[in-house]
Amino acid sequence: MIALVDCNSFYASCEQVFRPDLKGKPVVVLSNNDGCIIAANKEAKSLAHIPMFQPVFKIKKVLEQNNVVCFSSNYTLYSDMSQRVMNTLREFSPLVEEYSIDESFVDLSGYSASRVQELATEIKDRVHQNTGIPVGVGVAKTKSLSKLANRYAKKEPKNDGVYVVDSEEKRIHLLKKILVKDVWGIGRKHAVRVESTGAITAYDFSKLPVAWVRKQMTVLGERLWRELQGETCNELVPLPKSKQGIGTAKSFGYKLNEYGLIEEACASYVSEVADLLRQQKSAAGKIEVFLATNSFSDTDKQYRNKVVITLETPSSSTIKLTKVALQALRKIYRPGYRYKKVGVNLFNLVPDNKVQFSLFDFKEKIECEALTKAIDKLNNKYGKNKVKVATVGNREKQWALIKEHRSPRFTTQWDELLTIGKV
DNA sequence: TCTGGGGTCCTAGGACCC
DNA sequence: TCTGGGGTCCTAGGACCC
Repeated sequence: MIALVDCNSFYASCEQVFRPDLKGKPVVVLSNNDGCIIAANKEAKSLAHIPMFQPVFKIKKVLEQNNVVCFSSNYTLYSDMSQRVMNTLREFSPLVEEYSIDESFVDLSGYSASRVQELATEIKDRVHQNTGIPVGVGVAKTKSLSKLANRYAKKEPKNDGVYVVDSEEKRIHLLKKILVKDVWGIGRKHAVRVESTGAITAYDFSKLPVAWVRKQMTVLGERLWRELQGETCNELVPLPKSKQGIGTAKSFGYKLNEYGLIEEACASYVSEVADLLRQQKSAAGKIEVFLATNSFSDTDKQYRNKVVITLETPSSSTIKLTKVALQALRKIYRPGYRYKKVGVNLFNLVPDNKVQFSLFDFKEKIECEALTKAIDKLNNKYGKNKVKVATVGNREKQWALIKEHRSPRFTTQWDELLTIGKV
């Protein structure tokens, strides 16, 4: 059996752990630039007109009228809380697949069938006790079924956040309770196609001819169809897959046309992704830089372009990667536009220790590596980004994301620790 | 004024090779 | 009349996920 453990409105819950005064009050978390809503607790959801991914400016009034508490996203806090949740899950099983920041598949095959029902409740309670985060638990034979079980666990109040599919009757019952459009793996487009056959529930979908499913929804649809019957097609993958690419692309807090500022943002993103690259002990063979205006604007002149540069030798050095990225940026920058976003992606990742060098590159690598190491060391000691490549500059305020409502990074920064009583 | 960001997987089609 | 067939690699686009 496989359990799918999913945190309830995770980002909002993280904020509430450190703000017990907000218990029972509506809370939402905003995306980068405080642009739109990416998480809402159940109190906020129950207020009408707070759909997810709504731009904040469109519903500002509703938020104010209902005294909804808004937080800017604080990923440092959320990733740390996520790790605490995952560590608790590992107390139950050695095989845990971290599917996303707020959910995991947990292999329960080591437990007897009769124990699973009470075990599921135990998981829910212990995560809450250890971390303060409420979770839902769905258990079934396959990943797809446990995902549906989890949904049903939360949707139906009498389940109290836990649903275990341990019989054929319960499997059928579950499938009949879930609508086609709510099935994991059926998105908007496929839902329309499936519904056009007259199917309404997941059960109806599971009764469609497999050949039709295969033709309309590719092999992914077929796997899903089989998993709903109880046949395993997606194995649990306990280790994080090493990433195929690392990238970042963020909107500026303001529209920019000054090349120097865009350059700063670009260089800063390079150092961000290069850090991640070194953490996973890889080097990148290709780097892509792209630049875009605001595609939502009806009045701004539109421009977007990208360029990919292949490095002679894969590299993980911030200095080398910055140099190449800025060459790329120079190629696509055109004056006269109001730019909204710049992005950097690293591809063709190879293990750091398998890189082949020409003699010339080798000399350069040794030099860059020593310098990069020294910088990493200083930053570890004195704080992130204290030492950086000169291009990054210090005008971050003029381009960086707007984060008006960020909460303190309670668990990862000494100077932002939660204090109790007067200091 | 203000509209997220980071991913995965699959398929089809083109270029190229023998 | 009839114009190979299989393989690889790459890219773009679609669909979905959190």
